Amino acid sequence: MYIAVASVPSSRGGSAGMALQQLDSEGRHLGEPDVVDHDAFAAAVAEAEHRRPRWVWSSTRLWYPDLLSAGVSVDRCWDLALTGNILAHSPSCRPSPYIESLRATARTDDGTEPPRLLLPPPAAPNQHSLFDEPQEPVGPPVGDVVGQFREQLAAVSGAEPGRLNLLVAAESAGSLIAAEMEHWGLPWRRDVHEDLLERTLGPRPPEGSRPTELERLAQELRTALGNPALNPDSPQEVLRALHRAGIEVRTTRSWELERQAHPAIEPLLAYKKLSRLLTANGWNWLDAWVRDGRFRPEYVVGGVVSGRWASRGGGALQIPRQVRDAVRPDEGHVFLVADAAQLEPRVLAALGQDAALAAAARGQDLYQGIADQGFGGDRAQAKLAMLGAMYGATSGESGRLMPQLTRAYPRAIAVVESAARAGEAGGGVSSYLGRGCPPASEEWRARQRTTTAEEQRRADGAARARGRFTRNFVVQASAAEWALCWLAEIRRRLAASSIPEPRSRIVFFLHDEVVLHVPAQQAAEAGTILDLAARAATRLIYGDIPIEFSINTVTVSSYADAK
DNA sequence: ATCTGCTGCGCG
DNA sequence: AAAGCGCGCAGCAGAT
Repeated sequence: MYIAVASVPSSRGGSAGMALQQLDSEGRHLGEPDVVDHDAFAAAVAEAEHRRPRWVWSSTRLWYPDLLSAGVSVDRCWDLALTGNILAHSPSCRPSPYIESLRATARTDDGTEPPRLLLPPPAAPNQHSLFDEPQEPVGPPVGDVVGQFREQLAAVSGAEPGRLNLLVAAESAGSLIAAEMEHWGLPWRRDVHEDLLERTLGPRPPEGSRPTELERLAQELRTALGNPALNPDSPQEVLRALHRAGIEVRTTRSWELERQAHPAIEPLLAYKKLSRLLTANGWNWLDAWVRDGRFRPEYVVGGVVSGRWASRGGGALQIPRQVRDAVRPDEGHVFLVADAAQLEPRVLAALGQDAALAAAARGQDLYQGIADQGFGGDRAQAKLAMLGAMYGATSGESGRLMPQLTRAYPRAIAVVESAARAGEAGGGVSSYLGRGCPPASEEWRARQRTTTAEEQRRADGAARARGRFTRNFVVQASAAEWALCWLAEIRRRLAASSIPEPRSRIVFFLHDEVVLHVPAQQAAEAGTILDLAARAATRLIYGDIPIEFSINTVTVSSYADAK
């Protein structure tokens, strides 16, 4: 059973209340909608939730945060905006005028994206003005919500059973989890973080001046280069100064500097390292993003074309290892940090139904398995070759190892090779469950139709670039959907097992890694859930296949202690 | 003063 | 040793 929710427009243009419309499994009305006041909405949802409906709404981002603030959570939903986004690119859904209209406004691979269907402009996080009225969600009216829902149901039902509908369910579950993670926040110890900053940078300086340690390194660098006026924050200046000192580098990238032998290199590298800490995760970052012991970024479900999550604000998906020690559980709790070991190559084995690669994955360490089967036991080589195959490496050691890999795993390699060929020819590819990649942009197509030699060279370059994109897309997108199903299964099992407060919660998700915040005495149970959820995800997606997706889980009292 | 693009580096 | 995929963000540099 479904319940569609929408705001009831008022004559003044705002919202006069909320409508709850029950629907049957085909999206047909079951009776008249309940219309409730804003104040009564959360209670009405909580009441209806006892019947375990699947909530249908324009977007979880619009509706769910207020419910969570009112202490109401829901089990399942259908997020029309996210689903529309998937359907706009999916080759496996049943075509219709509605789908055509979605496609017409969908993004292409040049990165342009029209305003998202149904979504209000995103509010800047942490910038709620004191003058803002509290905003009621004002999405499309209930008729539109039900209408779009029926269109989406029809489009999904045309696909191979158990694929696109699973993807849609997982994406919507992901939207609930993202909202819950934002609501709950990631536990973050300001005092620990500040200690770390002071130990490495010195005391917090006044705005606009360098911390003492950074200033000391800057002076050391100026001395070593004989350039007392050098601004170490300017790559151009630094590059010129290095050249004058006889250090021949093309850029000031750290890996290039590391190969040079000169007294200026060490302070420069140290300066860059500390400067990065200061600007990306220094005191200003703490002020902006950590409040009441929680880091609250915004997660953007489906924000990456491959279906991975993106984030907005605070660099949530790039928390440096350097500061992870500030991530500490509440009193009486621990973190369970779990990651899917070598997720992408395992997914590739599944995509290609490659028994040899599956056999290599049988142990714990897939790369070691590959190494033992065909790379003379050299794990580093095996890993390099595999990554090269998935990313489209053409040169270097990685490129050289490719033929060896192709001989060992022809079926798996054929998957990425044919994806690359399709992309180079301007075609599209899709994940196992049916998430399609964006089509080639009009600009890209125009470039392919060129004639002059110089233009042809650039067209070929663009074609190869798109080939690398589609090559990687099939793996990355299929891995992302596995991770999403895993996450959804974890949430479901945590909810089902839940002993009274305090509950175990999902507090962080990073592509192939999940962090649970767990009351210490429930750690063992939560660990079991992580494993069972992984098995369930594999089975949901691929059915009964002889490929293992192994989970590495550690129980820690600081995020820094994971890995 | 505000924008856009580039560089560099963090994460997977 | 330093290419091949996907992101976000800060600060500089140059343009408006």
